Amino acid sequence: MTAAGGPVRVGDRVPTLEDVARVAGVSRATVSRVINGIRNVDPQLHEVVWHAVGQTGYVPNRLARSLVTRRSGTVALVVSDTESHDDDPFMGRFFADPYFGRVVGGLMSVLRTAGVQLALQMVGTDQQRARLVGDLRNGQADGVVVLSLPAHDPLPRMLTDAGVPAVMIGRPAEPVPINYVDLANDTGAGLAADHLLGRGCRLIGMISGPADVPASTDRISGFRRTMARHGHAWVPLVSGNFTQDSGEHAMRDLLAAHPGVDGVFVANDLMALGALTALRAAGRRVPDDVAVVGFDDSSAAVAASPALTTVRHPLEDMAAESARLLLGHVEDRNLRVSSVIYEPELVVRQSA
Amino acid sequence: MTAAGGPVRVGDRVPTLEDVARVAGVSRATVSRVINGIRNVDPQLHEVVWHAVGQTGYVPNRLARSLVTRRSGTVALVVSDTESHDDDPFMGRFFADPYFGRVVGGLMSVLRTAGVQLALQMVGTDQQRARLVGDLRNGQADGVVVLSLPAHDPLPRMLTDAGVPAVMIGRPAEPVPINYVDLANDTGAGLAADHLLGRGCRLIGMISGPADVPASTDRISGFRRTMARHGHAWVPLVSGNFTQDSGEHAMRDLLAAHPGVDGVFVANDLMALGALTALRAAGRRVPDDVAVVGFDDSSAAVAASPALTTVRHPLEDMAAESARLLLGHVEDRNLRVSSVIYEPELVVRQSA
DNA sequence: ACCGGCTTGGAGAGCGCTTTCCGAAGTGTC
DNA sequence: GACACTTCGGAAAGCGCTCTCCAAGCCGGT
Repeated sequence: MTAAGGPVRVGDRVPTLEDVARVAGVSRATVSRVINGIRNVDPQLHEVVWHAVGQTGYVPNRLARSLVTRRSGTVALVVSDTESHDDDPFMGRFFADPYFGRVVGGLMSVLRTAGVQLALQMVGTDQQRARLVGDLRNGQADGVVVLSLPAHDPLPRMLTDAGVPAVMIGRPAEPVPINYVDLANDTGAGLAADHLLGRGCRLIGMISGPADVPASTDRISGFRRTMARHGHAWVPLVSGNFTQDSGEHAMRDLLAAHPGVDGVFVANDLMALGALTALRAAGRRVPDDVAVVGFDDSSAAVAASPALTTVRHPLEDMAAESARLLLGHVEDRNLRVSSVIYEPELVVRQSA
Repeated sequence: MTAAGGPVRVGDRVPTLEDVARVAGVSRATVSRVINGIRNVDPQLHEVVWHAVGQTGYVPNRLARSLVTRRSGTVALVVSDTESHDDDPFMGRFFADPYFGRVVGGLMSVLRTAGVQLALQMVGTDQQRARLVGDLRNGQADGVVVLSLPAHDPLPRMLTDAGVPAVMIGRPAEPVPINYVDLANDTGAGLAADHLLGRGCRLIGMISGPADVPASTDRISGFRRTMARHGHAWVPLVSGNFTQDSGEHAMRDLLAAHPGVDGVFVANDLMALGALTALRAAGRRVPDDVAVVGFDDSSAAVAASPALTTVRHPLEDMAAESARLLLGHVEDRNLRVSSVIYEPELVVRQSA
């Protein structure tokens, strides 16, 4: 044991466990035990070791630790890269979309307290997918949260086959035994339909998202089902791609095809914003001439004028739940596959 | 060399370099050389090895590799966690703010092509800071991009002292020899002042951000300077905290104190949105009664109605440049410290 | 005194990889 | 045909850590 005192330098190297052991006058094993809080260490030695840690400024090397423990203390967030061609028409939009940030915020709220890091991964090609799964099997991350994948992406199946703890946000397009957290999109769309019908709209259209993502198809089918139940066997539908521009275009098209439309359900708030712009340009007042209901209750909904009546999508909560679910499966590898479905609710503001 | 053929299983283990070597009938060293594209390997062996890689489904273990190469192929994105108390009043907002997403998008556009991963880190306490620097020194990440730090955060200095490659987005509040990429915030604010003055506004106010972040103070000083140069030695100023709500409040206050205000420069688009709401509530028409200029040119600017005249903040480009700068410094440790300043430009829309 | 059972700390193997060092071939020159 | 010189592949030493052994010490019971 060295005299209590100032910092101990070990050259310009980063101090290692070995250095701490030398300073404390014990073996590496003992230092390791102390650091990891394993019992069976004499309280006095315990103190000596911690003191040496302080003196040397030792920080455990996570890489080395992970190599042997097979635990990295990291989870990966995987986002799809398929739609991003060359210089990023899609990607820029995807990250800037509040969707991404809300998910990250929700995940971090849980991971942070668990001392787990988040690593961002973009996956597009088969090679990248194989690489990702390989990295995961190698223990680079303890688990993975999968976000926003195109419909027939083989990744979910690959992950389950590899036995990697995984959770999807939004259900997989094809039935795969994978954990997921989702919103009852169909119910939410039904809420919108009910509200529009309830306020007396006669000709109600819908602006949907792309046809190949489950969240989008569920909103379509839920909307249609409820409309049909109220005698509207058919509803005018135009599809966009969840961007503001596409919403504006879609609304213009809808207006052109059905000038008498007096209510519209738009499958997300961003497109609803675009729809609002198109309606204003066409001289229609909202909600007097045309009532508009959005989806997501994102920050855009309150920013809009008139403020959007919309379906609340508790994305942060869902992301947080995904993180918890994932952490559970990391802890206990043979927990059974489960899914959590959130119920949406209608937030009535001014647009409908 | 085994016969050409199907996959080779190695039990339920993940295949290692050793397995590949055995299958290929060579030594680990040779496989390593082939994988890493080091010359001096007989082309024929080369082929045999790659074939074995394919058969075994081998994916190099990055952890093990990093441990010896001292290169992780990862950069960390550090965001401040100081303002987040318990259950996240701040954090949720921060991540949902387009600012965060735009930065991530910009970073990824560069990192992705370089095959570098991004790991998210939140830092609030001294302990977390020390841990982060330690992890970095241990080679957990090759470098770090620092985002949105409170004014007197010691992190920048700690990073330079530790000799860790680092780039800040937004200049440090105190002079620290650290790389950074920033926007000429003062010039941008001057642009806004010029525009407002140019369209004939007589009583021009400003809604600023918090007083302790450089981006905010620079906008204030730039605005004041230009106003003073045109004979307005003093301008009414109310501060917010960059959120939509705070902008609404600030605008109300400004209106109450100076009912005759006919122009206002708001230090970011989100607050400008709030200001628009307050103005509408007060019965003022924009831009006829009050002209509004925002800052950022975020998606909120086009979403607003009337669409915001604003100062373009090329955040994606800046983030991409940060990534490039960082990668350069990772490559060559003794590149000299440098900074890149982007020039903003005014985007004229309807609000002014 | 002796022995079984307990606690405690050290020695050392090994996680999967890179890389230095060397010896064994292959190539050219006089 | 002997020599230096080059090219190539293998053996083995680590990178920093954890964790399984195992030995040493200590207790009370006989």
